[in-house]
Amino acid sequence: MGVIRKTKAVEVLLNEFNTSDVAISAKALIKQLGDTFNKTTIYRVLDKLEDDGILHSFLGKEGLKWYAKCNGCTSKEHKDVHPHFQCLSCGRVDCLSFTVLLPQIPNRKIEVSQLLIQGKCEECFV
Amino acid sequence: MGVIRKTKAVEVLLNEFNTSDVAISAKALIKQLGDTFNKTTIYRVLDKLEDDGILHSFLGKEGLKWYAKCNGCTSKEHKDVHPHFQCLSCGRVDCLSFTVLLPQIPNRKIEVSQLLIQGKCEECFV
DNA sequence: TTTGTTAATGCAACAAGGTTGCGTTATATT
DNA sequence: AATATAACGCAACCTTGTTGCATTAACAAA
Repeated sequence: MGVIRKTKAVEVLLNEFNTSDVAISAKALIKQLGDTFNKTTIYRVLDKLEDDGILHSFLGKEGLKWYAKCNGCTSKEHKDVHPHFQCLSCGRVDCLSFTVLLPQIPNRKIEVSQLLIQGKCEECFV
Repeated sequence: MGVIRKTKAVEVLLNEFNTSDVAISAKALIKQLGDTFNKTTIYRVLDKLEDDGILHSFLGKEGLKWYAKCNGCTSKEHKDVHPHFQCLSCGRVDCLSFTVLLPQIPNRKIEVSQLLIQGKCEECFV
C-alpha cells in the first residue's frame, strides 16, 4: 500500500480503535462520525487501515462489516485469525484471544476460516 | 408457523434443495428462477421454509444469504449447527457434517455459533 | 515559506441484496 | 360452488456499501 497520510479522519478513526478492544461496525462508525466525515471517507480509511495490517475486518450477523485492531499483522499477511463474539443482548462484538483448531478435511484445503460465536457477553450474562 | 400451501414456488424451490446437498444462495436462486417467480416470492418462500425447519440459512462471504436443507430440525428448534465450506475457486458452498467443539468461555453464554471455512473444495483441490 | 505532487476528501449518483405495502390470484376447506 | 385467507406479483423503497470526479490538503523538496 502507498503512504498513509496522517489526516484528521485517520487520526480520529485510529483513536476509536485504540481506546478499547471491541470491534466496531462500519455502520456504527458512520452513525457516530458521519457528521464530521463523509461516509465515503470512513469506508475508505477503514479499507486502507485494513490493507496496511492495522485493522482486520469480518462479517457479523446481518451481514454488517466489523473492524477491530490487529495483533502482529503486516500489510503482507493477516495472521490474526481468531473467533469473534457477538452479544445478542447488547450487540457488542469483540475478539476472542484463543485459537480454534479445525480438523483436517479430506481432499480439501483450508485457507481461511471465520468463526462467529453469539450469546451473552460478560456484562449481560448474570 | 401457519399452514404451508403446496404452491408451484414451494414445489420448485424444495426440489432445488432435494436434488443435491449443496447450499444455494438466495441470489443464485433468483438468477435461476427469477423469470419464473418474482424475487419477493422466492425470498418469502425461503423464509417460510426456514421457519418451518426445512431449510437453514447462514451468511457466506460477501454477506450473501445461503440456504441448505436441515437434518432433524423442527419449526421449534434449529439444532443443525455445523460448519459450512465455501470454495474460493468455484464458489460452491456445502455443509460439513462434523461438529466443532468450542471451549467454554468464562462468564459468557454461547447460544449460537457460525463457522465458515474457506478454501479449495474436493473438485478444485488437485 | 513557497511550490508542486498526489493522496485524501466531499458530494452526488449509483449498485446490489433484500424488504414492504397492497391489490390480485389461487389453494384448500366447507 | 362459495368462502377465507395464504401466497403471489409488482412497484416502490431501504440499507449497506461503492464509484467517478472535481476540490482540498499533506508533505516533501526547493
